[in-house]
Amino acid sequence: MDFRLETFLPYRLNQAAELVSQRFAAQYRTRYRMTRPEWRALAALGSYGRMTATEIGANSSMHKTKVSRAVRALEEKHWLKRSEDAADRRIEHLDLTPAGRRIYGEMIALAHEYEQELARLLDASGLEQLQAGLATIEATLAVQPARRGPSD
Amino acid sequence: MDFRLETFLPYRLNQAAELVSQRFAAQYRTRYRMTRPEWRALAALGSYGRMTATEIGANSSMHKTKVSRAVRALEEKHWLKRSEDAADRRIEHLDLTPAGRRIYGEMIALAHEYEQELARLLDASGLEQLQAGLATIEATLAVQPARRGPSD
DNA sequence: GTCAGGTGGTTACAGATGTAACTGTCCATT
DNA sequence: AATGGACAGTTACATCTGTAACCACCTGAC
Repeated sequence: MDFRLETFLPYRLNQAAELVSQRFAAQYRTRYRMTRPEWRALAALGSYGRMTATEIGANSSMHKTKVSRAVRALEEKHWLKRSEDAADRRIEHLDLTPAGRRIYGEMIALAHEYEQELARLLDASGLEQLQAGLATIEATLAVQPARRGPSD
Repeated sequence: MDFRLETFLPYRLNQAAELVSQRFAAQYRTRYRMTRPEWRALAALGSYGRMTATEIGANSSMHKTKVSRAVRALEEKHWLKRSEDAADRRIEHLDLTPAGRRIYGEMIALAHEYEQELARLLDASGLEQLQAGLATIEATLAVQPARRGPSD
């Protein structure tokens, strides 16, 4: 019976992810009324330029319905516009509008600030160890998909 | 414009947490029809014995409504029973039933297996670095609560 | 004693999410 | 041409989640 949830890796990782994410999420949530899927889609489009919804999903690991809803939300905020593809009418190309690019610019400034704050808080060694560990996980586990359930 | 979501710590941590969590969550989801909050509550009660709902929430970082629902679900599965407190009638003491303890035992066996599998996959150094990094985050950020939003 | 404020726990409601089914389109085979 | 997958994206539905309001109860100040 020597089990403690607090030291179980899946639990610990989720806790850490929440701790680190929330302070940043609070920024885009309150400043721009943006949800996390919207922020991810905005970030993808901002850093890579024109993409399709499917590409956004692949880049930021979001389910296609999440992407669909995020794209609609960004469109309603007039931060993104859709264009049809000349050759394949199933596809929609997505581009940030000038307003969208402005928000993106402000957001990445906040992101950089936050990264610096984290670097200050978690001194260099903690941060490096964390990044190294995360790299290992990504490299090792990213292969096999494993099915998803209601966020549990 | 040198921003990439894929290297942004909040995003990376969330990805890693999902990768690591899902394979384990698949176990209790399919074997016992248990959700994550239920698993956490079961784990807390299994390892610490009698607790109140508030204590479970504090121990496993769950919102009190989540705990309330998880407790009800476990109760409906007959894995847990409530008892009133002699002195304070607001409080409910929660204990696992024999059936609950049996499930708990099976679950921690699975948890240990999974930890070993992870240790194999992520060789020793990756795992150690990760644990060290997580410890730093917990120690540093666990202090200030930061408000929560709809899971974003 | 009583009353105000705080606490343990539940619930109504609205927002978010995944699954599955669907629409429209493409393309390879016939 | 016609047709049977396969693919991009949307939507209906059920489930999950947090917020806020709530109930019952406790406690300390008066």
